[in-house]
Amino acid sequence: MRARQLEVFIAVMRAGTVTAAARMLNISQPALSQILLHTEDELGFTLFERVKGRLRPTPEALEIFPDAERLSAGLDGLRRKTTDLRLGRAGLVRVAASPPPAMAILPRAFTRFRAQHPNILLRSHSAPIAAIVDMLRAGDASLGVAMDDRLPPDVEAEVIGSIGFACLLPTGHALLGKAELTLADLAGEELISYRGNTRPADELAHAARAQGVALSPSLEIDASISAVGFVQAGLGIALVDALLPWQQFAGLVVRPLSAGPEFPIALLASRARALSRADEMMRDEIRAACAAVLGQHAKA
Amino acid sequence: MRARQLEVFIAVMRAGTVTAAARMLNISQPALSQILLHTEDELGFTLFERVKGRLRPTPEALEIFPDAERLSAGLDGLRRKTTDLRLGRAGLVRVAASPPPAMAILPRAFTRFRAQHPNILLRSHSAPIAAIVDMLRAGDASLGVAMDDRLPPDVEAEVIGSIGFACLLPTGHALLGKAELTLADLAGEELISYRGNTRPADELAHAARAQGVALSPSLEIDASISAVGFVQAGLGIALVDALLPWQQFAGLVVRPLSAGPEFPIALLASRARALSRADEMMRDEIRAACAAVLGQHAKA
DNA sequence: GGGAGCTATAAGCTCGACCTATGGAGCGGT
DNA sequence: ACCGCTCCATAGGTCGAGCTTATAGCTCCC
Repeated sequence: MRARQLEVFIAVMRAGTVTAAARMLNISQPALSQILLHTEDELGFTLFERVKGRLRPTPEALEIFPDAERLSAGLDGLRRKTTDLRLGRAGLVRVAASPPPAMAILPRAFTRFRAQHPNILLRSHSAPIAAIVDMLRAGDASLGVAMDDRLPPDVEAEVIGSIGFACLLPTGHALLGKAELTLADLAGEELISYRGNTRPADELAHAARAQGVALSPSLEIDASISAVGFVQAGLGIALVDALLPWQQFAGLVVRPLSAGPEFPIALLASRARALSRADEMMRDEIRAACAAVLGQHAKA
Repeated sequence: MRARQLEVFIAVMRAGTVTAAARMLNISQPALSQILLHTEDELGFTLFERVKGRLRPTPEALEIFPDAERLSAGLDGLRRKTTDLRLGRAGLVRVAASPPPAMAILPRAFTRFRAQHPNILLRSHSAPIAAIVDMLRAGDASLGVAMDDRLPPDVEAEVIGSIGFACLLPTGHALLGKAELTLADLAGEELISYRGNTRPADELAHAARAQGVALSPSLEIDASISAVGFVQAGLGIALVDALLPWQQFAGLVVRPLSAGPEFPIALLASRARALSRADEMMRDEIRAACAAVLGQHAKA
């Protein structure tokens, strides 16, 4: 039984006559009549009794009608789903990102994406870089955003921008008078920064050495956002990425670090998996959102 | 999306390559390749990424695969149903049941049904519970009878009675003197019963523990009816459901087990499928037959 | 470099699905 | 009885889906 035969059978059952069923399906009456007769021939039993030029469903027709209706509805549903997929109106986009881009870039990207594709489910995972790579490999996320571009060969990394460092000062700190800080300003201060053997820690150390300054954090953190509480408690000055919207935290003041190293901002995807159309549209939005956020930073 | 395209898509997803899928469907590789390409053209998005001469499903393909499988299985079920209908003039009622109800309940239900509806074909399938569930899902049976009421959510289970355990003794056994046995009587005997990690085995073990008796079958069986041969051979005492008409087997004697657990007797149907009128009439007959059989047990 | 294994393309066939035009049966009104 | 209306079936022809065999191109492995 072909899908078309199913539709014709259902239309005749619902409409009661061949002519009305043909109108329902927007085809000619003889065409529908042919399909119906041919279907009965293939099935080996009649679906309708012809009595005085009219049709009456046989018990066999009544028997298979519920199944036919259910299947036909399922096929219609699948057709709708595929057209939604073609237009990028259905699906699920999962993005894994480290906390800074997750808080600074994804909200803007998701807002614009949602405005254009309200029926696509969005999911954001905030995770450290190693977890992001694992999720991309496992297919638990199709896109990633991280502040590192040195990644395993099976992960494709596209650098979409870069951002410098910021200094987070407790309120009332002596250095607040300066609008911009340098590494030299920080010599001798209690420092909160990334733990050793990570990329930002190495770059900071390298830059400090180049400028003849000795820096050694007295409090090491893993994710920049965890610095907030320590700075608020007056434990020192945090030297972290400038991407996170630090201004929104009370009890600390932000000052950019001049002449410091830069973080790359990378858009990640697994080379082993293809992106869906929805993923690709989200990727475009993330690129645009990143550019917009960096533009705001440059202006400020 | 035509039915054939659905089949081709599923075959390629399952087989992994076009060539293997073509073998599965018994058509040539170019034919299947054409259908697949044409399907992608019609859908407007690609289902498989061609990389190094191999296929890899896109996220869209993964998204629609479950629906496609469900629909295709439904179509297959309908095709089977129509061929069944061709052979049976006025309808067909198919009941899948585990062996005990199939032998104890269905004969009576079928007898009364046949008397009232002589033109409806009847078919009984004796099968283990997992196969019954599969048949209900696929539409290969519309009703099921099993001795378990813990079933998947897409299967409707109506408990229509319950039955205890019976002990099957070899002729000449010492315990024959008792008209009724308890779990304590069986301690130390060679036992034949359900294998571990099945529901009846667990319930027996639980009841034995509650009564302070240690029971451990030395011969494990899957379906109770297979105990007959072992008891006849003198391998021990079987502890099985009391529903099967054990009396009709020569070479063994039945004694009820008192204070033991009970099996539920459940009438099953797929929630996803409507019952035909004939199915509903058969369901009524099965309920009545079950009540009658259980009534005989109570009297005896 | 050559063979094995895979996918895609080409040319040609059959048949299902559609069209328009027409035949023929039942039914009610005059 | 005849006419007109409504309904289903048949005839003849077009188009495309689905299939075949033959063949070409790509990748991997020995």
